[in-house]
Amino acid sequence: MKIEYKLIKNDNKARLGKLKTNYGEYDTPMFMPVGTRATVKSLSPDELYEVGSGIALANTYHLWLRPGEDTIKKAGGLHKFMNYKRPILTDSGGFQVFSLAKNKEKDITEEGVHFKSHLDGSNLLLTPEKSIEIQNKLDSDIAMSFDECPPYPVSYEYMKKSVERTLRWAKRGKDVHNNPNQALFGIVQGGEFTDLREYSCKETVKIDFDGYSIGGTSVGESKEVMYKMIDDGIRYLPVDKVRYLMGVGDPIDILEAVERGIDIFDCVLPTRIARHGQAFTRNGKINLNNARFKEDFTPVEEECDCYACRNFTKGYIRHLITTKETLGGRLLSIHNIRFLIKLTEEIREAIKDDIFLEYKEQFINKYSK
RNA sequence: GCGAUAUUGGUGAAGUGGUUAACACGCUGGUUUGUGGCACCAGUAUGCAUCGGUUCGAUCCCGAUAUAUCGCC
Repeated sequence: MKIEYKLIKNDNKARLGKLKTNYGEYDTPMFMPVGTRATVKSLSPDELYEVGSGIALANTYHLWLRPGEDTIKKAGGLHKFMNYKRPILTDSGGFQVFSLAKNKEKDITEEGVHFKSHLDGSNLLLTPEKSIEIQNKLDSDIAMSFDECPPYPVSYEYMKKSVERTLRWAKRGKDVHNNPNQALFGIVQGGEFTDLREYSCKETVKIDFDGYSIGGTSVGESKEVMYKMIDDGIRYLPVDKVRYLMGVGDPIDILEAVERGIDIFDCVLPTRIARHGQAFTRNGKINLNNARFKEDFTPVEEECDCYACRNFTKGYIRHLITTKETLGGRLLSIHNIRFLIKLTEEIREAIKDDIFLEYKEQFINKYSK
């Protein structure tokens, strides 16, 4: 089986849904933690289950370089390799086009993208076919199309060419995709240009994927532009397929995106800021490095049910962070992932009760106070 | 008691007779959105042991004092 999305109900545009996968059923909206190198940094699979993680991400580019897709295939696939017993989505390496291919004109060609390996500087070429082939071998549950994620801003002319090329890449990827247990998602691009988003979306849907993502957001544009990018693409997506907003995980952005009809999210934010000493709370983000927490012997959040909040104080976690002890980032990662997953749980309840907008307003009021 | 050397921020220190005293760490904030790297950015000594002197101008030169270290009686 691939993947099945069932829309349970709407609350305005917000959607409550169910996603059937090879590894169980999950409710949406859902937040997916990012485990680029086949591990959500510092957390064990058991800890992920405990915070309520469903689908987890891994990255094609990184696993291609190390340990190599053939090694993972020999290990029995990504699930066995990393011992994660829930669904896995692999990103295509498309985002690395954005971060690694510095000279867009030269490095991005019709054939694919030329990278310099961040490990040894060797010249590499990742193509749509190669990306899908690697993902087929990794045996993730969801593979992503290989796309170009252009920075912001770029000219209309550049974006138009990029969108068209990404569409050709999407077709090429789909043509070689041959893992019957793996879903393949298409990615809508188009930057902030309404007509290009519409074009990208309609053409991507024509190719017919198992799910669709909105890509190219959160690359430097303002919040208003980002929300418009979502609106501009999502209206042309089929209601019976899951909708994934790539790379977004700020709590307020999640709420804004759910309001616009997004079902799933992924983001490095909870784990990255955790390693830098920061924690999400209902009252906004806090920085445990701040001196005011030195002798604060209360949990990060009194009402949070995560392992970190049930067992440790801000003063202790601050001590771990300032002394660069690894447990500090680990505890905050557990908390931050739990925070976003709990947020999606509450969002689902709110949609169920037709009070999503009230819930959103109340959350944001408290969070941004 | 005599002599030598030293004294620069919270710490380790660089430095120069002439605008805002380098750098590092620490400290205080901030940033982070499909993780190249896990880090990045900003602020942080109105003062160079103290008191005098020379000089247009002294953290830098001179003297005294204090403290520290080393050596000698």
